[in-house]
Amino acid sequence: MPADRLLTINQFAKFSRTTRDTLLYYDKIGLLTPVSRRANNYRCYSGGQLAVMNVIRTLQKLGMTLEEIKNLIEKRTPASIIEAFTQRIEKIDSVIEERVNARNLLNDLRKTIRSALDADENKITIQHLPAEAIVLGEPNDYSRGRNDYDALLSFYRAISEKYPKYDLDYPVWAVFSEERVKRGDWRWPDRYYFSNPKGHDKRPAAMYAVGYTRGGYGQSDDLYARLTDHIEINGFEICGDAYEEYPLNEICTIDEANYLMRVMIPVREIKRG
Amino acid sequence: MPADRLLTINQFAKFSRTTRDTLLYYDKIGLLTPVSRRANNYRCYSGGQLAVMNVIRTLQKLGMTLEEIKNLIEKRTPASIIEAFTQRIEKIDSVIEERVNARNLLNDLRKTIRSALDADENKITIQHLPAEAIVLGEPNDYSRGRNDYDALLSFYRAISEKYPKYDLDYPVWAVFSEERVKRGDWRWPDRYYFSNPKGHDKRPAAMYAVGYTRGGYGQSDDLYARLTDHIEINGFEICGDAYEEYPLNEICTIDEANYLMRVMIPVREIKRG
DNA sequence: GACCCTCCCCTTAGGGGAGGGTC
DNA sequence: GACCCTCCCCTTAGGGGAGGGTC
Repeated sequence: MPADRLLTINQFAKFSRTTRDTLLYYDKIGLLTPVSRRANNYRCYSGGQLAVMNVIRTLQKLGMTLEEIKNLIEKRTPASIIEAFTQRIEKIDSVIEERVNARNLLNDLRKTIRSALDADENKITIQHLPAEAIVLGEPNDYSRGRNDYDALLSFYRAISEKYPKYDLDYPVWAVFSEERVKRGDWRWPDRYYFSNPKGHDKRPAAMYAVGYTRGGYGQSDDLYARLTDHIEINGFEICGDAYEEYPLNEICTIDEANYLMRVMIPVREIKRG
Repeated sequence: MPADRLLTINQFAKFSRTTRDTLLYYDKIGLLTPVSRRANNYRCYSGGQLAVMNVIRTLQKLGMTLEEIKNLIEKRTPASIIEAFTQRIEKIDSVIEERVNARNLLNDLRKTIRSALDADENKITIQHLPAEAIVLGEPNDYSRGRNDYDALLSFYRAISEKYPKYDLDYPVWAVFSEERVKRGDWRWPDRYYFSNPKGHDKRPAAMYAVGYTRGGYGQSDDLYARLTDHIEINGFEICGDAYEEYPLNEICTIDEANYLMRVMIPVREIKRG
């Protein structure tokens, strides 16, 4: 960089590839004050200050606030800069991880919606489904006046303890125990779960009776009835917990009546003597 | 999710895992207005509004502003959400790329500073250096009153055209042509360059005379004199352009006098008949 | 006419009060 | 005493004027 000539604010802005407004602001907060003022009060910047602008821009690009930059450059030494950079790298790594998580969430949500649009809503099928990784909550506690709000809260709390880095913004689905499904009692779910490849639990690989219906959360009685009928008529019996998911839910649907629910009930053929 | 019961603002905040302040703000901007007010003017939220909070939180996590969210959820359909998510994924990808670039820049700057702290400043060595990828600018134009500020600006402009995605915040180094070095003329550099693995140009692999000195930009006369002396005394001759870098510069050093410059001049042994 | 100056208002997503009524 | 209400001020990094002097 060159010998010291004095530059006006607009010249300095041009050579440091920034704007006049930015320089006014930096002057105001004391981050970069012109070396002097002329008699007419015009700001005078020196060529050497271009280097300082370089530092500021670089540090800002690295994600520091102007406050941090101000504190850092006032006493910068090779050692302090190395330390600050090392901390920065850690912060950036966690930001990157966060963004990658958001990307995955977007992708998963999109995939779910797309699959729902392709679903044949009216047909009940019996098919083999592979195992799927899920994040499964503990059995819900409805004792002593606790309601499903509380159950959901407990679920969120437990998961964020068990999976400290887990992204809680996945939609919540419900499990109904084999015994409750057989009794025809689906007032409230037995457990909640997230459908997520990072989960340590599994929805087991098995034959499932799979059916769909439109309607809001909990409007599943009719579908369960149709499913159990279908299972019986075709010579199957229920042999495990039911999984209830909402591929179309509040994320993409305003009217509850248009939510799309999918229920999966594991079944096996009844051996005839 | 559960049947509709009315919740106070604090209850709703608890079940939707947010704060009362946030709800007040969402009400104010019309993003989420309570379903009703009691006679005493207290806000009443419905259970179904928990789902809306879920959507808002999810979309916000995906990097949308509240304004965008408001526009999106007012008319959300599976199709519009898929489209919005697809756009979001692209944006997130570019944010991730930006953060990865920042991380690389941090790492490279840190490495340079560390290497400088290990350098033996007083010794001139003749050693083989491997080729290094660089981003090399065009020859500088100093005609018609142009100065080194202008040259630097042209360099930045040319590089951002030639490498549209290149990160311009790397420090700028200088090349002095073989001919100028031999003449002992190092007023202004012939070209600028960035030291960066993504560059399409190269500092060639060769034997180099390498020396260091302390001092600000351009304070290199003494070092060049020492280098050319050393080259001659040891039976070598200059055979290419000189590369001048500042491993310790304004980024980590306040006082110009403490900048550390490294000059590399390619040499070959003089065959003695 | 182009350049410089000093106010002053505006933006995001809330957080943190103060001052006063309500369960 | 805990909960609710409505103002009002504050934060980042500048951008966009208005109104008035200067090269």
